[in-house]
Amino acid sequence: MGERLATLDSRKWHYATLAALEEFGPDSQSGLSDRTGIYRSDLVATINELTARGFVVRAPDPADRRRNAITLTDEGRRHLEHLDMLIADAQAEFLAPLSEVDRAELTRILQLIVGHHSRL
Amino acid sequence: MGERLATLDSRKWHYATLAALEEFGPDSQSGLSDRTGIYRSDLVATINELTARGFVVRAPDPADRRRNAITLTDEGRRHLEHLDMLIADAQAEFLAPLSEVDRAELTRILQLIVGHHSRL
DNA sequence: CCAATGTCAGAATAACTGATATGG
DNA sequence: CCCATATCAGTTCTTCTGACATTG
Repeated sequence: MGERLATLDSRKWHYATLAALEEFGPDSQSGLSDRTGIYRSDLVATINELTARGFVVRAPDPADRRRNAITLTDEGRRHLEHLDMLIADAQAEFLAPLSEVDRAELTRILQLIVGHHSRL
Repeated sequence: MGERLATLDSRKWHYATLAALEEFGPDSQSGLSDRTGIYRSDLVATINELTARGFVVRAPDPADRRRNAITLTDEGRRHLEHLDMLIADAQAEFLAPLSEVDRAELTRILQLIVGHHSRL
């Protein structure tokens, strides 16, 4: 996945950030840090790069002036769609030997594991 | 797993090296590199550390003097057993929510994936 | 002469820590 | 006064590359 994302000059943190904004809407850098697992300090560079490419906008939050409100742009949404396609391709190759039933089984089992450990 | 191995001052390369020696017998560094995926250059340090702790022996190979023959010691075998226990513990925690049937399913599916990609 | 092996030095990257300035 | 946020500087760790000497 890292290699695939790199073909569009992106890395997993870029993807995680865009995906979080798409799923949960505008957020502060601190909030994005919590959602994505990326360190607050490293988010600074990630947001710098995403703003430089016009994928997100960083603006002071009027409600709490300590915060920056990070917002996904239309171009960012389009880029995210491209990344999603890359990832879908990679996943298709990776899971190639599995039947549909096997894929459903794998998903179910992995969700059991993730669910168990996120409840701690 | 990294955290667990660290409790016995070990890392995944130490484990991989010891396990490969246990499974396939004495080998050159180049051969170990192929088996474990660790770079030739990094194997040097790994073997240094394992010899310093008495877990392996490094001796010139008389049959081909470019090579070093790396051999597992009794102490190395004991250490590997301890590492195996750590890993079994970690795996038990990680897979805690899965039934026996689920575990067998997961193993089967992962083997399908690994088998498919190793045949390329 | 070319290829394989082990070794070394160092680059590139990602993950992580700590300090600081500002605002709530 | 204390806590949260964003930023910056820098450490650590791992992965990876390239060069070199020795031997087959």
